Amino acid sequence: MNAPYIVLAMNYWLMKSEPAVFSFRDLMNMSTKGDIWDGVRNYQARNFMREMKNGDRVLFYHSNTNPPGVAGIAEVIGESQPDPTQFDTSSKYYDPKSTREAPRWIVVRVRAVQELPRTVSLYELKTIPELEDMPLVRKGNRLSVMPVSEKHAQIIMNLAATVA
DNA sequence: GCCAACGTTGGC
DNA sequence: GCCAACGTTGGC
Repeated sequence: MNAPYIVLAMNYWLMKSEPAVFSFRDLMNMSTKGDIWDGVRNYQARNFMREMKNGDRVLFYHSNTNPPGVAGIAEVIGESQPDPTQFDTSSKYYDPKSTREAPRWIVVRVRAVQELPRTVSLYELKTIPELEDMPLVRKGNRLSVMPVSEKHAQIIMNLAATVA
């Protein structure tokens, strides 16, 4: 007799945030309901967010800070839904070309899982040969949401567990 | 603050 | 569809 079971495909992603605007600590300080990831206005990033499934892990990356790097692990707890800021005329993310019937932009909901023992800097990531094919470490990559292979994610999390 | 890289816009 | 102009990202 076959027992029903579920195959859990755990996917990893990386999402960038400027800590001066919203840091990993800020996410940790939210309730267990986490927060919606709003304001993404890049089609490629949006398309990746559409693919996110509940339970997926997110490497929370601090950009535009010194040093930039991966600060924590988050979890997707709410899949694609319209980004409310696109309809808000008072928001900097307001998009006059978007309609409620055909929203352009979406959010996912995430919550903090754990702060890494230490932030793994971009500088350090660039020194790891196994990560050289990771888009993040390539020059000129501005994409704020991108998939990360499980292998790369594990390397980064293992690095965080070691002394720099 | 600088600026390279990249995405978007809009005239043609 | 091309591409110049412009705006943004984000490392440094």
